[in-house]
Amino acid sequence: MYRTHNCGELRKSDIGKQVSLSGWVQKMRDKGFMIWVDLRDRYGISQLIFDEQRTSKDLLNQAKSLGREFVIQIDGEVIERASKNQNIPTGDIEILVKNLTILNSSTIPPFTIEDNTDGGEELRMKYRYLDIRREPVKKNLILRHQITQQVRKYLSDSSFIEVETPCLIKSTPEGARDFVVPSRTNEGEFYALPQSPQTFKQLLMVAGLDKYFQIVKCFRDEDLRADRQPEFTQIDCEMAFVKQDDILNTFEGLIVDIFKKIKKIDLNKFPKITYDQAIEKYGTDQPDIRFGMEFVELNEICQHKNFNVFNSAELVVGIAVTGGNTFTRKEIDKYIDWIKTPQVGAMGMVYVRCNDDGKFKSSVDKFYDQTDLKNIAKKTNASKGDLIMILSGDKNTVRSQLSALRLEVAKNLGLRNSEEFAPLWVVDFPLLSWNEEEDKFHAMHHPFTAPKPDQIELLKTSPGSVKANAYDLVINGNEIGGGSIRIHDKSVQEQMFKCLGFTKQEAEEQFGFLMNAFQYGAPPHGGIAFGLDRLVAILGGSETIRDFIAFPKNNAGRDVMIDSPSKISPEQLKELKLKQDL
RNA sequence: GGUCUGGUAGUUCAGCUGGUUAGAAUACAUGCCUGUCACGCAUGGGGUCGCGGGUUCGAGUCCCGUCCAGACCGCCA
Repeated sequence: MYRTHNCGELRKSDIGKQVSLSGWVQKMRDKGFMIWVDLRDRYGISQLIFDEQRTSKDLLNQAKSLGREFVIQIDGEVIERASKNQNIPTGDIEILVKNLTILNSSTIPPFTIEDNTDGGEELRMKYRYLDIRREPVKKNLILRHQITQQVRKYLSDSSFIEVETPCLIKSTPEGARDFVVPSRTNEGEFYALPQSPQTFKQLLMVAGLDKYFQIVKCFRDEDLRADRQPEFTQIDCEMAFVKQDDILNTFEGLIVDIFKKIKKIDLNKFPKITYDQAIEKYGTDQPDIRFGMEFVELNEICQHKNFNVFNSAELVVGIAVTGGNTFTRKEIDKYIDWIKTPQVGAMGMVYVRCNDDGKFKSSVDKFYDQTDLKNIAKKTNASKGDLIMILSGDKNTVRSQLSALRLEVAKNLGLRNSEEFAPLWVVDFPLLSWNEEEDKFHAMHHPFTAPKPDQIELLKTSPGSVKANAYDLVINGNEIGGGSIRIHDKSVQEQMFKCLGFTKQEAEEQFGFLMNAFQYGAPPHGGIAFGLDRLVAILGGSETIRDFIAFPKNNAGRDVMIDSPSKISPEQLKELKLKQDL
């Protein structure tokens, strides 16, 4: 028997027991007369002891030969420690070893297997199996497990059925770039990996399954970010005979349940704001509402003086930073430099200091007197000790710039606390967005999203202004989920494809199966999909999803551990009828 | 496709305005240590300064190119 107990469970009450433990050598402390070994497994650490008086010389020498990460099995007696360690659960006891078996030796690991490892990111990814031995990574994977289990339980209890949909499907031009897989049995043709099981789950609604979910891998061949991997996991859901509120209520319930069960946190009713409001107040459709600093439009107050920068701007917009007047000139200059970096791309920033004596000091005193500044302060709701930051320019550009600045300031002020959670629904997304480059409309969500019922006619006259029953769940400034009420009517779906620039033939070729299905009694339906990786990361207090994926890919989409992607043999290429140098 | 930051011992990093034999911590090895738990002490081994080119009497340091990594912009229906 390799073990009678794990390394985390022995306590004072077990003293006197003969036990067997197996695990990895975390650390050795060799005092000469005594050797302690910290034995680690998934469940914890137990201290082993070998000493001159109670241990045979051979066994002591055997213990001396151990090294870090050796896998060993021991038999021994649980004894009380002479000096206890309050920091670990097993700190009252230790195992006096009577028999030691080395199950496997280990070469010296490239980094220390400790909570605060000395290993850098790249090395940890290359030796991810060692990295996962570390408590913080292991803890993240366990958290992920708990959340998926809770999701399955909640949705199953709510009559949802988990159905698997295929991974080898059809490439379509809409949306993200597809990963493609050559078909050997169909020369010159390719499968695509799903960006999401969207059409399949809609077909399951036509099939009458009524409530579907799936925890499913999705694939998008786009560049990576800290919160984006080319393969990622969605909690994909769809329901029939529902309106928007039915979906929001159901899945708000799911999120509330997860926070309650996993984090022991009671979330309040999620606020709901429209897409337009989100853009106006926060400059983004995924606002972080853990803190204020809402946008205030200042055109009226600012555009009557001789300050041409503001006068010529489409939008003058500011935020009041509570307590921001403590920023030094140097700190403010740093923000100005920061917004001028290409990533943000602003030309400059105007600031107004709200001094404690009720006076104002701004970077544009030449153009604005105290009354003007007071009006700005009043409009932005700034009080003594605050700092108002103002940007101007083209509406869309300046909003995204100020949004970036708002987050940067909040981050530096410690307002983005990872243990605080502020979810909200953003609703009423536009159905379409205009793509300048391609000179055509794109679906904002996807081509199956239904326009609001009273706006179907608008689709013909003014498609750009049509709103959809589409919604996102945003937590702490991260898009955690999104969905919509779908089109279930063939003619509306045809109209939609037309708006997106599909010819009738193209629409038929690519999505004929769906429109065909809609002819056979498709029920009204809608759904939502959550990014599991992001959800887990947020609950784990991080925005880097890589830390919550067992074997993630690096910045360039490579798996540095198995070294993929990789070349394939000429034989494989030949078999697939793919030319090698093209 | 672009911007920024970084690449020096097994590892994490320091190395100033170019100037002697490239340092620290940690890890590793050996020895000592009668209760350690971030054990302590002593000694020791360990370097293609990412790679290629250039400037210079002299390059880890400056310049150009390139590769790799990370963050971000574009992209992500």
